[in-house]
Amino acid sequence: MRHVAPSTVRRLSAYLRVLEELEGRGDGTISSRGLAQRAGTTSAQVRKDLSYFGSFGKRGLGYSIPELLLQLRKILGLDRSWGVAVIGAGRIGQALARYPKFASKGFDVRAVFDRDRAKIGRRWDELEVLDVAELPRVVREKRIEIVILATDPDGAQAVAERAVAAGVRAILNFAPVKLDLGPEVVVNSVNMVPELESLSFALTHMGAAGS
Amino acid sequence: MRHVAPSTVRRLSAYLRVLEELEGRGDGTISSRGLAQRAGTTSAQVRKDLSYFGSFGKRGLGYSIPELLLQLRKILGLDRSWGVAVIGAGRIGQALARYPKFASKGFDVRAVFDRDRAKIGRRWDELEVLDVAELPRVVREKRIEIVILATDPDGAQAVAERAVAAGVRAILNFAPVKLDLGPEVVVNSVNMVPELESLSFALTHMGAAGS
DNA sequence: AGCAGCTTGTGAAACTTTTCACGTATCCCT
DNA sequence: AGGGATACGTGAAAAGTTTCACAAGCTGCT
Repeated sequence: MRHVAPSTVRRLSAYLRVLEELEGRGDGTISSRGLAQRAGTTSAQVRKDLSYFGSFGKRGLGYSIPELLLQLRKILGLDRSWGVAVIGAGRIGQALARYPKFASKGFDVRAVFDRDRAKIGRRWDELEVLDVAELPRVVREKRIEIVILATDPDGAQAVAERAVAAGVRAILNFAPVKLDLGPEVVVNSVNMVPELESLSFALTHMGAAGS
Repeated sequence: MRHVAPSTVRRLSAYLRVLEELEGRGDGTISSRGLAQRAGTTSAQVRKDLSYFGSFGKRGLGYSIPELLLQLRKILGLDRSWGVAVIGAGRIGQALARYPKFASKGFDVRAVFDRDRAKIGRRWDELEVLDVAELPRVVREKRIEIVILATDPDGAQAVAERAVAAGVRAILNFAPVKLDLGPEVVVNSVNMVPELESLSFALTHMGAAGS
């Protein structure tokens, strides 16, 4: 397996979602074209993406849905469960911590933290909001590997550093700051405002342009 | 202005955020290098990105911060305010509807909709959750141009179509489905699960890889 | 005024990602 | 069993994006 583009990984997720939806109905097999249409890309792209990892299809037939599901889950590292913590118990943190899709994909939210006394101790379903001071202990005890960061921008860098020091290896960052962390941590940022701004840009500069 | 890459637009947003942060302190000017460092890119990239839209810097000096702010806001279409509605009053919809950064950037959330009787009528701050049946009327009356879609996947396509029929021109989609809408609508999708999955992929396949 | 030191704006080169196109394998039907 | 249709896997071409490198221009100092 040689170098794989980030855009390829994103598409693998999309294929996985499509396949999971298809699994319910009895269809045993799907072509690269069928998969492409449902995932919003092209058949050549699908085949190329998969070819980085092996040969999963049968010529003339397509891909076996259960088989490809299995393979994609393995490729994406979803054949196991991941220990996740959410830092920041505001509205966004709460929405993420309780997002049902995460658990069903093996992202097991085991803890929520905040620094605000008013929020510490609140309960959401099974989860209790903990004092962020307990982060190191909880990361160790609950084997937290991934942190979802949903704090305000000012605290973000410092708390991210502490999470990494405690053993966290990946961060999904919703705080609008650029995090500066060593190359041993994987960081992925989601910013709401730029998403809206790119819509604003598109509306401003053209008749339109799709998807 | 010739064709501009989507990645360029994203970076323009990042530059804007950096400049807004810098505006507070008295620094009147910044170099492409300074801007690049704070935004997480390179000086050549900054200059190239800006060059699509004009020549805003002074050789030997850099860019005037207030001037570049003005220009970037104009380029991104932020020199006005946008009428926004949120569809889906679940936890994610609520978090987005009340996200303070939107309003401060000119994205004015003027309505929230849901189809669930139990949620219709609830009040959040100034906003009341409306029946999605009222979408067409409200879109017209409140001049809604952008919809933030935060429903479950099954309703999403249908309600998006209705929004477009009512006059909405852009959609920020948080529902995990591929929306199929005409080319006259701009669609931008944010998916939480693939973001986590790409972290899982990275953790599974390497020592690490940054940012 | 002239020089030194920066920093922009931009073609061209390098690199990355997507699309093309075709050899090859498999299935189905008669 | 053979022929036709289908669809994968993959090098090579095309398209798109980033980086390089340098001429041109601005500022401030002597």
